[in-house]
Amino acid sequence: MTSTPRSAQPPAGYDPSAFPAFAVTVDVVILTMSERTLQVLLVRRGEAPFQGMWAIPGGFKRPTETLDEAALRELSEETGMEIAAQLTQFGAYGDPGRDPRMNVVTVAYLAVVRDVGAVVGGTDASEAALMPVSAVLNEDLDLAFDHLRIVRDAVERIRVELEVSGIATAFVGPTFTMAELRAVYEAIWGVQLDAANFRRSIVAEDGWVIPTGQRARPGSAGGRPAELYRAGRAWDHGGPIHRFQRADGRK
Amino acid sequence: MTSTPRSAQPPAGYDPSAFPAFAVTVDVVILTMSERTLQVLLVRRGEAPFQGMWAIPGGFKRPTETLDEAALRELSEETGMEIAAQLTQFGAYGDPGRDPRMNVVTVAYLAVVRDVGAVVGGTDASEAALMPVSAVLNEDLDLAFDHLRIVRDAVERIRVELEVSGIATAFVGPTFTMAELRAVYEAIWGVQLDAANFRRSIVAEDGWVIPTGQRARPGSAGGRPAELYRAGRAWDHGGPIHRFQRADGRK
DNA sequence: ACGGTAAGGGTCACATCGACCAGAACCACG
DNA sequence: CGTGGTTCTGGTCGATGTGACCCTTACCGT
Repeated sequence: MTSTPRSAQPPAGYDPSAFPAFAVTVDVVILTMSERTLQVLLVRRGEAPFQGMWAIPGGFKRPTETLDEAALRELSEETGMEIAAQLTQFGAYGDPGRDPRMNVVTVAYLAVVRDVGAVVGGTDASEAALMPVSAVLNEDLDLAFDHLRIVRDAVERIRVELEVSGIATAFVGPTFTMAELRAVYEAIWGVQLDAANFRRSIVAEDGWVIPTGQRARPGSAGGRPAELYRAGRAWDHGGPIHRFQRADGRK
Repeated sequence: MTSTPRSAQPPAGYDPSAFPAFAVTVDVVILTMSERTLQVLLVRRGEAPFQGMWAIPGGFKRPTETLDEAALRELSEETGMEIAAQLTQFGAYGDPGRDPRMNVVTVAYLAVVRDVGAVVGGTDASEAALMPVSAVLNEDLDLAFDHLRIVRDAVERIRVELEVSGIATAFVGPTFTMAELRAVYEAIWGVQLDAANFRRSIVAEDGWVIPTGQRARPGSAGGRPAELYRAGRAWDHGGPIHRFQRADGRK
């Protein structure tokens, strides 16, 4: 912060060049659900360093924009989405040497979008693709810079966010079934939730979801048609679904 | 970050000076409990801008250190504490114009310490003091830069952290009574907790606190002497004390 | 000795949660 | 057209945890 530079030698008149200069970038971890799996949007780097490797999208912050605006710009450049939807800052990374070229501090954002499948590739030359988060965490593919760590932190964040906020609805469409919403929790937490109990918990918290009165067509496997809901007001304090079962060692 | 600078004109050879330079600082919101009240450590600025105003301590990040190291350095410069104790990053701030001199992005850390009262002033020339957090939030005193916002975010963070981690023990001494620990929760959340139920919840989660077998001397008001505990292993997932009473409108 | 005060421990009603079961509503076969 | 399979919805029940309240214990001051 710009607060008192204590231990300052001869401050007096401010000489910005007297302080170490950094490049500041904004990186966005874009998460989405595809095929019942949590996926992350990656781009293939066109230039050195780490040329040809996968990385999360990002870019330099401009002096005239806020960090949030920079993140939103990156998101829309990459996916074409304008909606501010879910875009939350979750960390800053500035280890020395994390960028071999210069001193770079990056501020990382987490974006939750629904189905960017079609949008991917709408960007310019660079190659972009959705990758299963599990592949990244298992290090089946290497990411540029310290992006593995950033994705790891993002995933940990979304796991917590899922419990304390209503972010789950950002993964699904404007209308959705209970099964779709439940799949979000199951995929991100890696658990199995009882359909009946899940449903009860969700509808009990009134205002969370709003029944539309319509029904979804069952899949080819058959089954009773599910009711369609749309997201209610944002979840503020504490969602109704909890991560850890009480089946643990709590006395 | 530092990922593909898309929309790059003629990248090819990297020219760092082609990208906007920022100063990067680290600010630390140092919280402590004093007189049953949550307090924040502030320093009075010696130079322009905002000369004479209160601010949270901070300073420029050096290219050779990580952000965490810079925060730890600032903390120890200010309080003399070496312990990494509780020092967590919680946000980055980079609005244009937040520092009138130049483009500055700051990374904010939250530190929880116990009783820095004596230490304050051990630093160099600058004036430092503990202020009640409520005074800052009520804007009874103005803070430099966007430090009001930063403190606000820090307080919101500590409120959440208190519920999901074992950070409460960082506020109290190496040994403490249940009443002291309970006072932390009550001050930070602004609630009243039942002493008996609180005690049960804490000791039920085994490993959270460890009885020392010793007893504290009662205050001058009398009363049964309280047992002394020390902190157990760090709380990992979900503390035993919850913020909102179920007495709300949950159907 | 006695009242005041605070900590520790018990009890009980009640809400919640997870496991399980049953019915409803659809599909795909034969 | 009927039958079995599948999925969603709703019900029940026992276990568990929580909050409110009371009582006992153990110290202080006078």
